[in-house]
Amino acid sequence: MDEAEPSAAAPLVGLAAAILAATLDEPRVLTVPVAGQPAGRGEGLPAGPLEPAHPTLERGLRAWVERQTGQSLGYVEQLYTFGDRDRRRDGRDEGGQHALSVAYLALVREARPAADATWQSWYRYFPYEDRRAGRPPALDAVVARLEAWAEEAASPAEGRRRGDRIGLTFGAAGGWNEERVLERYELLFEAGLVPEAGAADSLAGQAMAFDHRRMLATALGRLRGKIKYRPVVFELMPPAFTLGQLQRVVEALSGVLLHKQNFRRLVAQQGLVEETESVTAETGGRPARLMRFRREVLLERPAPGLRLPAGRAG
Amino acid sequence: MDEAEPSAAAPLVGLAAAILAATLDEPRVLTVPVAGQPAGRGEGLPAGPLEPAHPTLERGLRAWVERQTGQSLGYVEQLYTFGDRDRRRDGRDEGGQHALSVAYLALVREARPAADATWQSWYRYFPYEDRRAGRPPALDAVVARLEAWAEEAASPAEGRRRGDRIGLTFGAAGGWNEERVLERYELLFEAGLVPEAGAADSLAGQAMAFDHRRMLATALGRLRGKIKYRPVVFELMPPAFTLGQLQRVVEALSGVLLHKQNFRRLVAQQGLVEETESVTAETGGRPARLMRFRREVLLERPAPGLRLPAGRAG
DNA sequence: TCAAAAGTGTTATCCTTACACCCATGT
DNA sequence: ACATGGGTGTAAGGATAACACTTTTGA
Repeated sequence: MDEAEPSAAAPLVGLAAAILAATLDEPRVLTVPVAGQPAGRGEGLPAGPLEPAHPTLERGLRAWVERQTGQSLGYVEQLYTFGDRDRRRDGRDEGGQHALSVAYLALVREARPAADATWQSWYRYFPYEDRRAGRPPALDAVVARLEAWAEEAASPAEGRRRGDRIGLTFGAAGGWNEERVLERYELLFEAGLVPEAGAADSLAGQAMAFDHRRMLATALGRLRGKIKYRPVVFELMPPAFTLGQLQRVVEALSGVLLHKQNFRRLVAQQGLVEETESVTAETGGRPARLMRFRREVLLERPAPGLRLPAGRAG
Repeated sequence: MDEAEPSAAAPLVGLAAAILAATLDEPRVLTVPVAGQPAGRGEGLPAGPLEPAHPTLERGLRAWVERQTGQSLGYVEQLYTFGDRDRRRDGRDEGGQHALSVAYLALVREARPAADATWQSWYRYFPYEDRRAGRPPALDAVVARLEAWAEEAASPAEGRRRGDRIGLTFGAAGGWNEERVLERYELLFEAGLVPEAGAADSLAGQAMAFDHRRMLATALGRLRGKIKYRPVVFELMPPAFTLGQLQRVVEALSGVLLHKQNFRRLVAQQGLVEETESVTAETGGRPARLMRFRREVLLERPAPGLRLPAGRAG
């Protein structure tokens, strides 16, 4: 990297965290109130500027999160650096100054809200991403609007491109790919269907401050992909859990239902978990054996994860 | 993101690009000379500071690359933002000022060097990553040194952890995983076996300026992973090519040899390519049919790529 | 005629998927 | 008794990996 003197227009660098958890079969994200935003956009991710006192980016992030929410972070992973100048298009002119934001994904075990931070379901912000109860009702309306947007393209070629993207991301062709959360959000953004892009209603989900919903979409997509080849789900689980609980968490994250028998077999024969001696007698039915994550799997398998068995019924 | 006033210690933000190509069966990276570095570290990636005139990060990157190398970029993807303050540990004290660098991966079709930029083989910087001619000779010496480093750990527990990491990344357990380029480099760095970390020799590969070799390792790992589920190889190929050429490029990128027959079948039945009418009569043997990338595959398959058939012989 | 690379066919094996069924507990 | 969730077995189908073999050119 070439050396640069700090100039009057040195960029502002922010740190933001999508902190995810799963409790009571519902996937959650930790949000904080954000002042000075347009109506309906007062929710945001924990965030703050990078300061000289921060030894590293990640340590700075942990400091901000702890200060704003009281939550201490375990697993943390860098997601993406958002840096377009027009991030600020909704705010005042910065006179050519850049505003970067380095976004992180964090996975935590427990949901204990602190200060004025609150846990919210992911699907508050992305209602069309939850297919556990079948095709979500919001989806048809959303796709219809997208298709209208494709119709009104300037050229037929552009219209075809838009149509292709809609089919690809919203599943007309080749089925639903649960990982394409960001692509779906960006399509909605481009089509002007989200409040962040000027839409009047929240049909396509609750808005967030700044570009925080884009960050959250990036985080969900990354996590949905990653559970398939890294045992990151266990960062969200208690030390001991039943296979049923594990399945419901994976379903909550991915937004699709899985085939029960195959899920169990997969988990078992991959060596991802091992039995404990105890069982639990929870809600109805036969008591279930409690399992724990088998840490050794990291040394045995090149890509230990939960390839989703794609099944329909429970 | 919270608002921050630009302070005296506003961070410096740099942009850097790992520009990759594949010519003559050799994977290449575009490098530029870097002045003011310690001996043996005068090679670097095209890079420059983010400037107020740059509309976006990516546009800034393209501008710097074009100015420094004359190369215009096609496919560009953000890799990672490196931001530890101690990036500068080899240089002077910055008085608490951060120096971030946003690294990008770029794939280009042709290798036409310009100015004082030069194309170099990847394996100049990571000799142990090339297994096309069998186990590379450098590898044994490198692993031996790593194991000595594990021996001299402060505690037995730490020694075991180090041993596990060596086995995992360098393939004692579960075979060689060609994607773990960064993990291998970081292990070598921690063990002090690379010049960037103070080593006297270049047994583990040619050093680079700043943390550019870490960026390059990130890029190679990402590309090696991505060819398996996205048709990015074709960004490196000419418009028409033979299946043999395609295979040799994939082998060059991944550093392992593939099973010929299965590779061809895979490429064909995945619908990744289609025949053209022409054939080519190149170096020895029967003339081969020229193929081209089938763009429609993007609409048909959820994850079109080249899962490597893992074969030994050609 | 032989080397070298292109290209085709076949088979054994493993993994995925789907279906059917039994088990243990609370009400 | 029966609803509910836990848990096991097995068979069909498709993808993968390994093998052997033919074709077409240039030297």
